[in-house]
Amino acid sequence: MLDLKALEKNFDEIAARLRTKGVEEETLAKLKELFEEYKKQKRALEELQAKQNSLSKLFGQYKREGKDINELKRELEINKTDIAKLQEIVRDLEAKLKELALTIPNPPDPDVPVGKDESDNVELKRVLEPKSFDFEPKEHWELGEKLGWIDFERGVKLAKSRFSVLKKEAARLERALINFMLDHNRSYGFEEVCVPFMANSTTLLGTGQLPKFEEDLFKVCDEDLYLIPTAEVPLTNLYQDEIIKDLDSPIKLTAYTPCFRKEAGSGGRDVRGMIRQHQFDKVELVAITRPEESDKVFEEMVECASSLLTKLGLPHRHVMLCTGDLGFSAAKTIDLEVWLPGQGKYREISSISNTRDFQARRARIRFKDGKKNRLVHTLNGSSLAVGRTLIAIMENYQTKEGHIEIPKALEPYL
RNA sequence: GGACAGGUGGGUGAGCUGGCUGAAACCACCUCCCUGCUAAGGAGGCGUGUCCAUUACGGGCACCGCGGGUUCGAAUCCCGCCCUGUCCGCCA
Repeated sequence: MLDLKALEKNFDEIAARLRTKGVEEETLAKLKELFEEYKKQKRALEELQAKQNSLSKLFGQYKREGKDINELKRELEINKTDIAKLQEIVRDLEAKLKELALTIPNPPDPDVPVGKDESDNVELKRVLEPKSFDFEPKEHWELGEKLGWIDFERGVKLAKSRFSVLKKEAARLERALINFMLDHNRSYGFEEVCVPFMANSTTLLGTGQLPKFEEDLFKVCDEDLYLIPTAEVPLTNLYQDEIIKDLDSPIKLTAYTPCFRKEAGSGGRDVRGMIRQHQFDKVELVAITRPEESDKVFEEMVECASSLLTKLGLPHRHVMLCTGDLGFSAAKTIDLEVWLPGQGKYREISSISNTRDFQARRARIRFKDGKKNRLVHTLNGSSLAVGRTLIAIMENYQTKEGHIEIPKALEPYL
């Protein structure tokens, strides 16, 4: 959630930054007004409550002393109804305030390039040259079906479209990649954890998937539970509602989980193949840091994910997302895009974001800084979407005969 | 899923015949004193959020699993939900 006090103080500046993310200034003005009205009414309410408390104390005292309490009682009763009325107003204002505030995205960092959509993203650098093929490289679905590695039909039969089944070497490769990534991340100081694949609504609210993006989530019926769309959700919320005592060095976590997404808004994009599935495996990185350290850790995370691709010999590029393409919770994001020779395109395979204190405020994650409690910064990044990595290996390591070579780095894992 | 017990501050744990309890005590932790040494003793501090004040001291409100209710007043009484423990059932 954005900092309402900051909005009150630096309205113009924050409004300007949020405008680049598509938020109308009117909305923010409304929010600010609501906040001020809420504070005003809340203060009035607290005054009445203070009165009630002190008179109630008197009431007890009078009774003990055997004094007449009728008049006092009448006054208390009147005050009580006043409190109830005001309470109703304050409760209503608070609900409206929350409802609105929780749907406002995180303002972009000032150094994020301003832009409308992905066409305005800025390429930062390329790593590894795409190799040239002396034949027409195929797309992964063609390879996958020919080799019997990917069974799209039966995935659909078992569940629905956008589900698939991995077979043969692909099934083993998927598992090998997960282990390879987790080991790699551990060498970067990320502690491996194993988390639930479902989360409740409070948890989803903490990282920003709720309340605005419920239509992207699979909900468990009759339960306050959702399938996680990313391990960022459980990992970041591990510290929900906590005050971390000793945050001298950042908390760095990594986990493998499947991810579940409805892909509600994706229309007919990437219907073919395994790029966009309702369920996919991902190894995730999450860091919880002091605010001063988040920029440094952000760079580390980008480096950690990028070097994974390099180890696998996969050509890729770093792309800084522009303001318009930034996710809801992110203040800054670098995407890693891997080269897919079959498609002849770079495609997103990792996304590393600094959310600053946006999620920390929602999830109430603080740390002790001397005597004070301050909000942490939270960061998350895919240390590669596993399915897309598999695709990238298939397309980049295919031979003329239609075989797939295995990257050297993976050999110990197979 | 059924039965019973219980959910209090970092921990253990009082309070639960309603007001003097935002909460005893102990432990942990922090500061200081003493101490020539990683001990013992002594003094004090030590929940969260928010608002007001701000030169400083400070003060108000809310929070004793969550949400309602009764009452002038609730950690304390009532209702619902969630969670934990134990026993039973079921099961990887």
